[in-house]
Amino acid sequence: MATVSRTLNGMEKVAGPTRDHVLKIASELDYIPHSGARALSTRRTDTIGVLLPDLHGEFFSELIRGIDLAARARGLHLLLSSSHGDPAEAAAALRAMRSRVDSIIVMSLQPGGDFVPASGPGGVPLVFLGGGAHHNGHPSFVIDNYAGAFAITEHLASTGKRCIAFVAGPPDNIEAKERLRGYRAALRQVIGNASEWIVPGDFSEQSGRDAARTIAAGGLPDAIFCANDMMAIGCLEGLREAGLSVPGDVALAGFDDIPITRYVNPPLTTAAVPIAEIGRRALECCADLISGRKTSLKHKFKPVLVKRASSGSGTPSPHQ
Amino acid sequence: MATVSRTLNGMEKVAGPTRDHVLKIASELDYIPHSGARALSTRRTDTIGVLLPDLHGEFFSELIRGIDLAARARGLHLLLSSSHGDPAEAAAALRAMRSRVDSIIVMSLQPGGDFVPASGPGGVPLVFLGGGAHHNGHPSFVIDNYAGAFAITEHLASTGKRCIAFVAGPPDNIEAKERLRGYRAALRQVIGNASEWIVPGDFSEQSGRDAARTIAAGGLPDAIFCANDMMAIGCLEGLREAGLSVPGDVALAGFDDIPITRYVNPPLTTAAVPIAEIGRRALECCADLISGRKTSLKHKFKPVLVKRASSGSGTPSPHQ
DNA sequence: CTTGCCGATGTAACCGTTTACACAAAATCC
DNA sequence: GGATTTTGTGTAAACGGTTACATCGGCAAG
Repeated sequence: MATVSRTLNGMEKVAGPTRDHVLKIASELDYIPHSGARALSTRRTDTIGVLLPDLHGEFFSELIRGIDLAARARGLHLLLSSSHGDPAEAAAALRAMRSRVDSIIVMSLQPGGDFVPASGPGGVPLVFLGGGAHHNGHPSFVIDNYAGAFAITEHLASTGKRCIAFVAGPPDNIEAKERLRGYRAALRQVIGNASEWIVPGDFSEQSGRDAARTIAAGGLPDAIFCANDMMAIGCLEGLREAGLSVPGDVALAGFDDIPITRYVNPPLTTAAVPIAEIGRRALECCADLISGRKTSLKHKFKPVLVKRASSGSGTPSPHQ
Repeated sequence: MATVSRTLNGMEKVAGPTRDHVLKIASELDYIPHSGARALSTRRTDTIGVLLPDLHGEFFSELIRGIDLAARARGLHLLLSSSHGDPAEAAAALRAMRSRVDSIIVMSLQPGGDFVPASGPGGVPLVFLGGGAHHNGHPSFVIDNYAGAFAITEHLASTGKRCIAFVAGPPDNIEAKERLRGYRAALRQVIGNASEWIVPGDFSEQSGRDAARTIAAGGLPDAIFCANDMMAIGCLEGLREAGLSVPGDVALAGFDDIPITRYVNPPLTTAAVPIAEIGRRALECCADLISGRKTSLKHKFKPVLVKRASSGSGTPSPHQ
């Protein structure tokens, strides 16, 4: 019994013929160790939990793809759970998950401090995605929204736009707030005396369309910068309905670089976030934590400016 | 010990005060049962495995969303694994998963007969998604590709198009073959003497673009039907590059109704597949199998024709 | 021919639950 | 009021692995 276990695992101290014999029988029986029993005795599950606020859209499928890639490379399994809008529900999901995994990747919309114990529940290490703030000492992976928004605004200004409107995201969303901050800072530093023009939005396509209407009614700016791509797409439609051309009458830019941006007409200038890469790195961070390695607490990813036709730059062809 | 177990589970035969006391202590200790130990003794994991060929694109994120929705409604966890291109790798993943789950949803590109044991490995029930064929007695969920393709072709014919070209999918892909069959049948039955015009493709955007070039060079048909949406989008670009307008010079239709189709210009006529719904139903099928209920073996979903501007019908506005 | 050592294998305790069964106390019956 | 049922709680044996430790040959050294 012990010899079988040793053969199938560590391979330490098992004589050649015995080893072969065990392996032969095991394969004849199509034997597979019971993971629960193994977890019971080793206190490891070889599974990473993934907790997401939602699953809609391309952002999450990219994220999961990155995580999955890294997980399979390390022989780890993935336990997925989503739709955790409010902190209470997320906390419940965290509890339900904790005895089944060795570590958890948590993506939260709000800063996690509120529902997150300083040390993960039941001791499993936690890794945070987004949400900006510090998470009680857990490592976190965040996008440099400020820098991305700054770069977009700067780019628009560099092509001669002086009056740039900003369609904001949800007021309580940290990512949205940072993007607004980047827009403001760029206006001040690059254009100097430019005045802000901020239109409310909520990251949804519809709110982008509404914003376009509001903006068109108020006298056109030189450019519109939407805090995410979905709003930019809605805005594009709204402008078209108002009979305005992009980038002819007004330039347009978004944020995220979701795949759709390449297919709309004109293709959207945006700030590209390496979503899958972040997922991969987050999982590797989990693996490090499990094996007791130290990891840096804050990982910040700077978006890359992608110039496309909607801002009057880039290639006029939709695919560059 | 037994009383604690009874309190936390079945709630049978535990006196009021005892029950309260147990619950109080449990919450004070933030006690959570060890899922491995529980699985060991109950032989249930309350987890469903999900095996996918890939994670790229919106199709899979929708599918997972549907599965997750149903899983959380039933208190089940989800173990996800993807990127199983070839059968051998899928079989390995199946083995790795089987001791950790109560049932597995397998999405395969080829018919599963080859790598799938008649009864799931280790006895866990299997449910198949796509791949068309019979799967050794396991329930399967398939899209009625034939009917969908027939409906699209019929629709194009009904708006007066006589010459309809078809951009095919990979020759060995069952879904693709069925769509081709639907196209052919509709041509025969609806138009009668129409001759087929089949252009090769592989479901990729690029192959759609190439097809457009081929078609434009060969004298324009009245309409082009692409076997999936991504090719239709590529085709649209190819036609635009060739200076042709859709639907003015030629009508265009796709298949799947991925979200992007609403945002391209003109919006794409397509056959809508209820992806999330299929995921939900597949998970419910797993739950039924686990609890020993009988389920029907073949679930077929008929796509819904979505008429948009690319075929000259539908509203000219991109969002209907 | 002992003695000691070492490498390979066997033994048994433990991981944390569930659950059949034993048991005690309380409630019901004649 | 004793026999009998009911009700609630405790005991111990699984579940299927891992691993510290005991055991057992074989071989080298004395």
